[in-house]
Amino acid sequence: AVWARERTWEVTNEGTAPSASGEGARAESSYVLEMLPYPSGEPHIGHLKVYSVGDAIAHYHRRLGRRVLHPMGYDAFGLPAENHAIKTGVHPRDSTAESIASFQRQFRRWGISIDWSRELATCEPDYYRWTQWIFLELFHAGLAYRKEAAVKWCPHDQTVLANEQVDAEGHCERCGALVEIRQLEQWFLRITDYAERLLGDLDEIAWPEHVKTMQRNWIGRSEGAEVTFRCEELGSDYPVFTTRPDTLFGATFFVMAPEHPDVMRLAQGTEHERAVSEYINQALNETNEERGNAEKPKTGVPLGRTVTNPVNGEQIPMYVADYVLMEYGTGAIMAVPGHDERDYAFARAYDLPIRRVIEGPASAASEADPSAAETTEEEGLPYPGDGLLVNSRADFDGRNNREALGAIVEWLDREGKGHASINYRLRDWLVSRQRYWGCPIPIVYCERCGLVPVPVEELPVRLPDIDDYTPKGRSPLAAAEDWVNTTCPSCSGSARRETDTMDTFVDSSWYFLRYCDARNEQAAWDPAALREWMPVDQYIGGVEHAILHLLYARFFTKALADLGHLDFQEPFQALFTQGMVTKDGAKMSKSRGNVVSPAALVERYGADTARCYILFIGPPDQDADWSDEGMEGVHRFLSRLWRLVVETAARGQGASMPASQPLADDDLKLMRKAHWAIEKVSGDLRRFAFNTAIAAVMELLNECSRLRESVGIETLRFSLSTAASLLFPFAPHVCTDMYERLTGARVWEEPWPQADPALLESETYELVCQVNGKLRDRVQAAADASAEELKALCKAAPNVQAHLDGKELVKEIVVPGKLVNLVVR
RNA sequence: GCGGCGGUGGCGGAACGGUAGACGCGGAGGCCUCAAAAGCCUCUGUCCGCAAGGGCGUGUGGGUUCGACUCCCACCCGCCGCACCA
Repeated sequence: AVWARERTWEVTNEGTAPSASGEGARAESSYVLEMLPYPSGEPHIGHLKVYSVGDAIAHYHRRLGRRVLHPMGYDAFGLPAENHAIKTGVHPRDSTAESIASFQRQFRRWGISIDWSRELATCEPDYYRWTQWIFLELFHAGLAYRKEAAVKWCPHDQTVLANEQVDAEGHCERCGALVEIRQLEQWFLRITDYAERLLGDLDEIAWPEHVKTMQRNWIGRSEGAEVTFRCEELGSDYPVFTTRPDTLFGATFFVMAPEHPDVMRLAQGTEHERAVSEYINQALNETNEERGNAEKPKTGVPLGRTVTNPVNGEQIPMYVADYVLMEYGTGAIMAVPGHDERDYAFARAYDLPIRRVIEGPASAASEADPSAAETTEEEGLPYPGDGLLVNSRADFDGRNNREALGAIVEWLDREGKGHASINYRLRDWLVSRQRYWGCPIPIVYCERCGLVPVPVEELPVRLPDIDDYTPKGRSPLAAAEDWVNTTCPSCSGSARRETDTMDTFVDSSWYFLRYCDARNEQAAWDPAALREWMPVDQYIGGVEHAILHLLYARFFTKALADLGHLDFQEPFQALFTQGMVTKDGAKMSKSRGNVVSPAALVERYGADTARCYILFIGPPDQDADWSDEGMEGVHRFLSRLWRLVVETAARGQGASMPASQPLADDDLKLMRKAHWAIEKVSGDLRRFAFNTAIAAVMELLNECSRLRESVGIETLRFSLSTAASLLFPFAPHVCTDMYERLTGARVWEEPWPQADPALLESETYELVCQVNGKLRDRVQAAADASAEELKALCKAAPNVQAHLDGKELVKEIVVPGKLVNLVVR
């Protein structure tokens, strides 16, 4: 109630607002952000986990004296709300609003320290107005364009999907239906222009290595060459991309993807025309799942044409085969069966020549045994490894293939037959969706002017209300005639609106910018606001967004920076990815009936217990299995702490420290434990080790309990208030109460405790005594004892003597402060 | 196939190259109670031993080191991502 009334977690933009006090050192700022939730139903256990992690970090940063921006919003457009609408007739806006209300209630209940003044939902016109503005900025820069393409189409959701939304087996990420390929005109964003920078800048950010690796793999950069093969009969050139120009002399045939636009033209008039046509139809009707299987036998048909291998003038036959993919490279390949497994399999199946152009170990072996050489011409093939070039060209033969590779590309370049090239796996981002509940694309189609962007002053293009959400293969918006029919902004003639909406990933690709200046009605943001907060210092979310959201957001940031709207290149300086919470080893789901509801949990145990347990369960970046017993344990811990605090507070309140000087015995022992805990929790918070941080406070409580009768009231009060202070980022409510009972002060206004170095050390320690590396005894040693003294102590230890008996001492290792190891023979 | 991450008690998990198993759960015994719940106390890797103590123990096999859960090499298993990417 106090935090809500006093708006404790709100921060102002000092860069834009007239500064209140004028001078004075401005506190360091910190932007702590968790991925915004998709509001569907109620928050689940995964939400409890991210926001518990993020809130702990936000609190820690605040108490280190930083001004912390910690906002919240909702990724509110999207398919589930629309599918729900189709089923129930409830407007997506209503079901979404209901869900948002439920999220808001829970977040308040959990006590997450959110700056509510910056709250946003991506489905609000105040927000999507600027999503549309960004789209137009990209459009004007040539980064948003329309293109007809073979696209992924989900027959169930009746919409086009991004490559990223189709799983490895070719299923729709959302509904699981088998995806089809359709030729359609769609909107794309030119993310491929940024492939190199998206790859290179990964080195600049503090992200988990596995996330960077996933992005690198997704971008899929390959260095090689583009080489042109010419079909003389038709007079057309076919470039291919290859990472192995060193094997060009081993190319014995040429293969095109079934989708390649020239395939039918090539086969026309040949004896193979009919077979080619049948093969293409069959291939295109195959599902991705069937086609993508690398294990299945290679198939294909000849085109009845040849191309010229530019390096030796040889005429090599052309084929169409479905193992060549249209979406990678140029949709055509040179086939080198001697040094590529797939080409080899195809050559064996269709009895095509296989030529060795690199000496591998096997061929070297057959040289040693000349009798075998003749019969085993192909032995050791396909050979994908490195070696000396053979059967190539006089000036390349005998050279190492890797060393010659560059020379071959240079030679091709000089001859005008090819050039060095870099190819990426990344495709442009398909952003249009034939769905209702999304951000309208601000474009109109005019009979006279063609495609015309809606002027910025007319934004937002509002999403109209409709009655029928059922997908019919075109956007449901097309039925809203009043809305669709409009006038051309350019010629005022009649025009029709674009009826597709944007992929929801567009909405979430810039929300972190809007938080910095969420109430700005004149612009998406004031650059001064961004200068104050961006980039995000700590971003937190699930690994499931390792590729999609995180790549798109980086792309938007770079594109907007190029357009002069931002002056930084990366949105998220540091990233933390939290693991999943499972139940009995399985993902929680309604169908399994193993869902643990945060609301019920909080109802029963309170938010503090729920938050602490979810952090105590294990390292937060790893998956963790839910256990009701573990939860009880954390609840017992908080109860025990609270009871001891209440009992102690009843003996008087005060903020004073115990007299530091003649501390003795148990008082000193407990003070040391408290300062040890400060040091431990601070370090653990810096490395996201919340589980061990909470364990350290447990240890401190255990020590307080043990020594409660034998220490002074001030020592006990200090130790317990320290425990409350350290635990506050994880259990804010009970810690606030405890801290106030003990000290009368508000814990969130207190600076983070500092460990006293003097109390982190003691004058004696337990010296570990080893013989031959095995622990044999422990003795008390003075902190300042010399190496000689330590050796003597060790040798004097009774159990050490027993193991030294009658043996020759060959070496003595002394690690001051730790151990002595005596090596005997 | 390629890339990444992981493998430690009955369980979740701790351990800058230096006492393996912190902390919690579970279990055993005890105290309190008429009884229970709650709470409190002790023990709890494993084998031998009354004990003192000792042997064995961090997926497997080697190596480096006075000393390895930790570093290196080769494997096995599990999870995740990508995958006919030319």
